[in-house]
Amino acid sequence: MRLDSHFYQRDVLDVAPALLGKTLVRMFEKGNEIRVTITEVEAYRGTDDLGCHASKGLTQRNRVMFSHGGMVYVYLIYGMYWMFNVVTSVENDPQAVLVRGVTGANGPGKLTRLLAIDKTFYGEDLSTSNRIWIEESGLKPSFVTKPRIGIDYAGHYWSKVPWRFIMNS
DNA sequence: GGGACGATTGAA
DNA sequence: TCAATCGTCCCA
Repeated sequence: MRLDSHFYQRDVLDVAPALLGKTLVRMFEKGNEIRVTITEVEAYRGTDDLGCHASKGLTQRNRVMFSHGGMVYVYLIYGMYWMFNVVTSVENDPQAVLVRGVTGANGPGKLTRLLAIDKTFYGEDLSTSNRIWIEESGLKPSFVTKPRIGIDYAGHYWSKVPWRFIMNS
């Protein structure tokens, strides 16, 4: 069963670990689909979080983070990789979950390539989209937490907050 | 208008 | 350890 908008409209620190074990579905034309399990995520939480894009205020790139939970935030990194994020919380509380790993693809750049996710998914609504959504799986996996990756610039505190959630396999 | 850099990856 | 590769952001 598809997760509805209420699932996403909670604090990112609740939604991020809750996404572990859920099924990410990518539907293509002709009815072909790819179904994977989310195995690793990171939480980015509001304007105070110096690792979060929203810490620089509202910009053209991050504006969807200021929308309500359930929207897709996609952006290009290093000129060649699309990052897939799920917006959480309510309007004007910019939070998002970066999906870093799924079954069959470890790494945020690799999973978007596997699932053919690009800039055209920016602003897509996971509760209504006919080409991407997330489903309940019944799994309640245990997990470990670690500091987030690749944000050393965020300073001693924010670069070490254990907001990376990794499912135990 | 220009320059520095990034929530990465894969090869050397 | 390091190059690939380009949109975004910040300063002028």
